[in-house]
Amino acid sequence: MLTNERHDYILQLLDEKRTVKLQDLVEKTDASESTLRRDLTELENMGKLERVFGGAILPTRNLQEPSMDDKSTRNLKEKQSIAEFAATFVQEGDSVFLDAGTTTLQMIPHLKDKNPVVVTNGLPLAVALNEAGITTYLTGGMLKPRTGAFVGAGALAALGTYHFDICFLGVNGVHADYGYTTPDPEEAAIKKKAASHARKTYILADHSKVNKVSFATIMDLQEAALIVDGLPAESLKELEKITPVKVVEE
Amino acid sequence: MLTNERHDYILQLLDEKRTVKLQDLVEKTDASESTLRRDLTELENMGKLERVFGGAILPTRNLQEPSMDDKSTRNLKEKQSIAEFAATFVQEGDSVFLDAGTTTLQMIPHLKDKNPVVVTNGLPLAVALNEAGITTYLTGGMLKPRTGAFVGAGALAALGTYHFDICFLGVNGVHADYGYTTPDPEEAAIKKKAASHARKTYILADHSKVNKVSFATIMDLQEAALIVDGLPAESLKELEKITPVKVVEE
DNA sequence: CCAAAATCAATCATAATCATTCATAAGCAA
DNA sequence: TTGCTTATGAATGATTATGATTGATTTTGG
Repeated sequence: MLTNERHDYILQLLDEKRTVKLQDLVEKTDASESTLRRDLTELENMGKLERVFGGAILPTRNLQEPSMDDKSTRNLKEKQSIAEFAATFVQEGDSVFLDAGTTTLQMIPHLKDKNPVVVTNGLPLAVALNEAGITTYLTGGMLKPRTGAFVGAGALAALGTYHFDICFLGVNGVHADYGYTTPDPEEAAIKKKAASHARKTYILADHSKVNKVSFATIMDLQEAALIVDGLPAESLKELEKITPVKVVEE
Repeated sequence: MLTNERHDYILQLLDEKRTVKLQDLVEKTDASESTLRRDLTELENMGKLERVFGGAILPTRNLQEPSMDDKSTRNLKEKQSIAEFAATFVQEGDSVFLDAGTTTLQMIPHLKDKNPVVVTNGLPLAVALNEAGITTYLTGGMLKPRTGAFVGAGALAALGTYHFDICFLGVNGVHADYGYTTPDPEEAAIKKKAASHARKTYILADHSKVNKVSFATIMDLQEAALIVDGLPAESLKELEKITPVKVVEE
């Protein structure tokens, strides 16, 4: 198992359980205690978790709030510029689908003056849309703890009753060989269904997600275009073989 | 069990029951008395609880949470006691519908230890349920900006797919002659449909809403029982002619 | 008020976890 | 291949958490 894979696995487990024990990780991965200790130390330095005796817990800061440490702030800036760029594709009065996720959340301030009708499956997005005075529909369904995304049969059924002019999705990874990936199969189903009901679909990803491989569900999203920020030219070329790519203007 | 998990567990238990016994903790966790004593000492030093002989209690300052705007704090005390009383009707593992509204919102802390599955059409309720770690479903539909309630065809259709053991609704007025009233016809439709899919329905109203007449939609909710706080005896008698009434125990 | 029972603080030995070091294995460029 | 870097796993002594024991303190029930 690759270092990055382990890191993703640890963070995913942490996201679900709020706390992980080192010994559990030793059992579930094939890595040694030393290696996993190093992983935890690194992830702590990145601010992704907080080590405690015997394992690690989610950092104390609020999950909803954008994080304040250096690295995440930099990510946030990128997400914001991607989101702002993505919003320029929305026309006056469009019906829009916004996937649950932090990047799509950042689009909301830039949608206000376009009088859109927005459908989302994200709880924090519904709150933000409501505050922004935008006409909001929510899919409903089962609420996934922590991520605040609605999934399951209810959400899928609700999606079937809508049709979108434009659809924005977040992903966990984009790879020239494997395509789009996202960790949760249920969220993947939502994304796929939303895309199938849209005239045009855009995938939002910052460069840290490009060519990243991890445990994830692969999504088939043929018609979609990718929106990314600055990329090495070679990565860009490879990606363009599988999908149209829009790069954020600086 | 990690130290942090125990601490969280203790605080959670304390939040629910307002008081914990050391011996109960010894039984429920696998930790020794010594360890749990140390936990309590630490948590006390952090100001999270107050030790007493045999266990611990909530610190005195936590008893009254500050919160919210004027409207939602109006009659807050009454709403809280009504909500707490209403929650006693919920059984372990029940499927529960919670109407959008400030009174039903107050029920959420009292539902935690009953492991319910909760369906709601209220955006603030979904947020609170999520934070409380309760399994949550949301109807979805169109979001009404002012109230944070989901209404319309989408919400009604989603409601049709659920069935509830117990259903709690808020109303705008209760009148011995006119029955239940609520200002918005769309919300009235939601309430009616939810009630029709429940084995048992309770209407929550504080005394300020009794015998109030206003421009409103009259709802026919034959099977429902009314939960109110202190009332003049004559009002109570009149109401009992049209519906079963439960009065909050002081 | 007294005595029994329960709870408590303090101490100590043990077990678990930790940081550090070092040697080996794996990846990679020349 | 060789030489270099990086990732890994095992071993070490240090640190921390834990559980049992002790005698002191508080509550309880006459």
